[in-house]
Amino acid sequence: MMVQTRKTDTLEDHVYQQMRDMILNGELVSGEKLVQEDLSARLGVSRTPLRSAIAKLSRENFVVMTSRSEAYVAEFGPEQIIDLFEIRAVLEGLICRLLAPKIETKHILYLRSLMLSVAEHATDDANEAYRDADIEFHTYLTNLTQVSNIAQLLDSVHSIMRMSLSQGILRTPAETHPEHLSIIDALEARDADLAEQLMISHIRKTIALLREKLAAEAGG
Amino acid sequence: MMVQTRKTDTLEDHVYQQMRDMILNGELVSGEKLVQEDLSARLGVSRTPLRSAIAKLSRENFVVMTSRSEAYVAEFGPEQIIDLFEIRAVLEGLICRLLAPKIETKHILYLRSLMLSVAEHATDDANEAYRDADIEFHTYLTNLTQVSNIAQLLDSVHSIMRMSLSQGILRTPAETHPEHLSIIDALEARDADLAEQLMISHIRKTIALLREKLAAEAGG
DNA sequence: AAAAAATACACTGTATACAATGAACACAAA
DNA sequence: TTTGTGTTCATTGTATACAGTGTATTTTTT
Repeated sequence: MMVQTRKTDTLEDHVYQQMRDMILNGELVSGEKLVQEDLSARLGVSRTPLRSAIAKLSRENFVVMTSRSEAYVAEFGPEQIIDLFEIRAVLEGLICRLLAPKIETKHILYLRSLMLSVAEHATDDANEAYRDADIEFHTYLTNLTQVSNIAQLLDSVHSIMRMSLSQGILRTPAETHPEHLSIIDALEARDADLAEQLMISHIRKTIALLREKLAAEAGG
Repeated sequence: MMVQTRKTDTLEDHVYQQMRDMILNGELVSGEKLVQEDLSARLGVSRTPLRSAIAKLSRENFVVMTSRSEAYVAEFGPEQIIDLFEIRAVLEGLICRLLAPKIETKHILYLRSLMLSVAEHATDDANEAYRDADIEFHTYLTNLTQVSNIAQLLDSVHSIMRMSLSQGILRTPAETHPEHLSIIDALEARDADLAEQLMISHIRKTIALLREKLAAEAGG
């Protein structure tokens, strides 16, 4: 019915990405029930690839299954976001730990130049370019890891966060920029423990801020 | 064709567990190619639930997919095992961290009694009962966490480790037993940072030993 | 009218048929 | 012998038909 050049050009994969986007940009509303027949008609595919896509989304917590195997779009409340940040903290810390002994110089150089390129914005809150560099810093490190387990998990974590944080930067560049630089230094010095600790506390500072905001909202 | 009382009694789930067991006990050999038609005949199901099961196994790294979507049974070399221990260390550490502020007394009591019940074997290396209690200690803590993300990931990690460690205990009960007790103490004291740190170093000591053994094997 | 039983309906799980692609092989041309 | 070109074959991706289950709705019974 449709020409497909194998690789990742499978309908299942396409539907998966499409649905993930729809969830992240609100086209599929949180809590909405996903009825296979309806959705397959809407997306123009059969239930077979759709089911696989839903299963995948469910494993990555974009979708929740009930005990009677109904699928619902997951809710991303502040608590869930915080949990994700907690996971992110220890896993990205671990990445630094494992990376430190063997990271290549070119990667150090890239990270440094990345930070240098936005250094001028490091005092400018809510700067678009700085936020992009921030995300790139973390995803680049993630992609360097050889351990596919971690990379996979962090991939979905990152995309969920990108959505939920699209309203703005959490901490100011003035705070985070020097932290990024210290992490790079620790990696270059091959200090695994330090690199891990710096990355963890880097992310946990953001978590603390999130918790404050959450408490403030709940109180007010 | 087959009566099924819903819930987790689906063929897909059954096949998933069956295949996971077959991989772990060597019935499906590392590196073996998984041909859908053959395997579905062998297991007595159609390709539909089989495909879902394989996808799930692939997501948990029991199975690797090639670029041409062929499925192979994953290889569990010493490096992979170590990587899994590294992930386990930080995630179980995180569990302790998140659990500490709100763990209930009954859980503390259970963990204590569990350790007490095998205390007599704590000087006896390679004791079966002690190893079971060790595993129970870790899985119990894992199951206490509310964050489904973590529990899920650790579930597969644990089962892989159970297999690879079936040849014997790594560290002696004399070493690990007091560490378990300290972790329980830290949880009871609601000291999140300490509980996390203790759990991490507890597991990392095993990793260090694994690395030594690996180096010794490579050297000899 | 309330409770219980029966029926219909909506939805998911599974099997199977079909389509499409890459690999292995055979054979022809240089 | 090598190179190129069909051709078959093994295997995966997708659509669809069918079966079974739980829920809602109607009908029956008291």
